[in-house]
Amino acid sequence: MSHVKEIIERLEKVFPNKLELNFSNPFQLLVAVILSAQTTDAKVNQITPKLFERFPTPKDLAEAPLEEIEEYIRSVNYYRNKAKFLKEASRILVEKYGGEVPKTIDELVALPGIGRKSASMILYNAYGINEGIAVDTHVARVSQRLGLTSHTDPQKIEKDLMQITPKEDWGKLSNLLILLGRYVCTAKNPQHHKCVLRDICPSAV
DNA sequence: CTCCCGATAT
DNA sequence: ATATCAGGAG
Repeated sequence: MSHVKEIIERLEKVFPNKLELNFSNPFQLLVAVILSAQTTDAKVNQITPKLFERFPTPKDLAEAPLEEIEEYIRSVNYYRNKAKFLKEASRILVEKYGGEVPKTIDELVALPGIGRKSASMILYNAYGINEGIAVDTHVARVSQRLGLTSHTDPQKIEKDLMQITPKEDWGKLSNLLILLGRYVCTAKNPQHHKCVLRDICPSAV
């Protein structure tokens, strides 16, 4: 009854298996993901070019005054918290990981501003590591509508998805469900007519 | 469960 | 003016 494989195959034909966040190395992805909390990827992409240019390395962010970081990210919400997260996370990257982004969920989650969703997202999209499934608001909603879970708690949803999905597809599944949720299976008016899963979706009319 | 907190669409 | 967007920390 686990038609996840079928779901992935169909989604792969219409969506790319990647984030819409712009980044060119693991550190940039980590920064972008911290900024993307409760914020659209499009908004984050508006400010990251100048941010990455001014602060190319963790060392640059770690040494920057909080106020200067805030200037560069002021147009995203929660910018004060996020500025602190960026500076402190960068400091830890420098002091504990030699300026590299760590490759386990536990190490990533220990960084300020990085929760389980962000950690899974970074691991897969920076390194291709499938250690968890990033469950954001899109993945949660779409999974419920598809009948892949009956839970609302992201942790429980992730557990359900992990059990019905081959481990090598965890990151891919998350990326694809996010795009489906963003463009087709929207929160308010789901576009059933343009959904490639409508014939196997319990929620489609 | 409360706080963080701006831009854009309606 | 108000809804929507869409995580993490304390």
